[in-house]
Amino acid sequence: MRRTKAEAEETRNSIISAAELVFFEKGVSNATLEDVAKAAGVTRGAIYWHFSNKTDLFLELYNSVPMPQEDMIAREIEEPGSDVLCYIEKAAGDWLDEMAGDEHRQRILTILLRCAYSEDLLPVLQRQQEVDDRHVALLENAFAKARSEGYLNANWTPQSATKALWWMMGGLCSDWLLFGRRFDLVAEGKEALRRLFGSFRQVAAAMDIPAVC
Amino acid sequence: MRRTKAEAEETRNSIISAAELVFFEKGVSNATLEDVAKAAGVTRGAIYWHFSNKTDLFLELYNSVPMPQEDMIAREIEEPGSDVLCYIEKAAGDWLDEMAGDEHRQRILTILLRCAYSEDLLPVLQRQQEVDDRHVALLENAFAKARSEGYLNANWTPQSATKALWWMMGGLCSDWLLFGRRFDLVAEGKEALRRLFGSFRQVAAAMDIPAVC
DNA sequence: ATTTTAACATACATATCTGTTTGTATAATT
DNA sequence: AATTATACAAACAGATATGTATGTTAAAAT
Repeated sequence: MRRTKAEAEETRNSIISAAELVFFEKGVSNATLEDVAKAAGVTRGAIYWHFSNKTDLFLELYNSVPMPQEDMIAREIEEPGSDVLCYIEKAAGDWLDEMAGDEHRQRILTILLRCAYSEDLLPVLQRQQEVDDRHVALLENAFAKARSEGYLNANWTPQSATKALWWMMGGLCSDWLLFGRRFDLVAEGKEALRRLFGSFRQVAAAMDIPAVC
Repeated sequence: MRRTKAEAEETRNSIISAAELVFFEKGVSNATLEDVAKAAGVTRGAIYWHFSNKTDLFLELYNSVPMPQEDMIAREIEEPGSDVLCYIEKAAGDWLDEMAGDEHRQRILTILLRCAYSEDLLPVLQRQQEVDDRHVALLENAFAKARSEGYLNANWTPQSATKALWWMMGGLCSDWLLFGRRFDLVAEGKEALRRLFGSFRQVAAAMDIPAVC
């Protein structure tokens, strides 16, 4: 029974939504298109009409999620004068807020973290990696500005601060996403951020770090 | 053709070794037992003789890898008097050394990070999580001792220092393992550790961290 | 020296999952 | 109003993975 164009778009969206849930629950490679179809209340015929195969569906699912505004940090680097570290910390905190509030992004990131990289969905992972690389580059620029304006203390370089922040955020989110969200992401995350940025800012009494203990 | 007991043990081990490689390359759920058998130079018959199914094989693979000596930190907490933070930092650095040098553990951890948690291999993930929890508890004890002996500065609590270290190590290793080992884990990891522990030790000039910027 | 049994290889039966094809009802087009 | 193309459902065919059953050989056991 032929549907109107709007209705067809609806079923397409419902398929994508169902795929998100099913992929999240069973993993991409364990999930079958029959599972997705059942969850969407259609048959596999509908899926094959709108998408060419499972990989394509996964790609479209990935594309359907509006990914974080990367220019947030970029814009705030332009902002002249005021303490850049505060902006970076705020940006990181905002990221946590968004993550905690957006179940779609939680599921998508969980799926991406868990999915074994088979060759077919390699483009997705590569794209994700490019996004990450741009983020890191932006952070380094921001920290470099902080350094040049005297906000970053001598114990840290822009690169090392970037990595420390990046890895802490990554570990934090992985821990939260992969292990059943057992703690308050925003509260604990922001506390960790406050302490880490405290050590970025803090004027050291003893400037030199001993290489060995 | 019936083999001697030692030979049978050999083929069992070769199956496990092959499974490690195949699971690592294709992901657990994408890998077929035929793949594993071919990689091990046997038929599926041998696999079904030694293991009951793929999940069991994966579990035995996980068990076959001697997991890190957890008591390392524990023992070093007992060591009285000297700077506990140095011991923790050294323990973390040693962990990185071992990880970088042990390809088995690299593959196992990569597999664990990537495998979608289907119900059957949930016991493995739970056990891994228990190991993690014990590690965290040990770290907290160690940092508490550091705090009580005056080595941990006022900006950090034992809990927050534990989490910062834990998440940084987790993010570091995930980044390295999942994204093709694009950097020098030991060098960059230890540098990050040195800076982070520097901020643990560092006597703050301004003791209070501003809540808002 | 037989017999038994362990350690597999081989063959088979079954169950999915996939991709395609065909059918069909209805919206859109003319 | 008749035709056409769309948006699917249903049926089909092929491949693939799994688990089991059976066969086979040589090591142990008797």
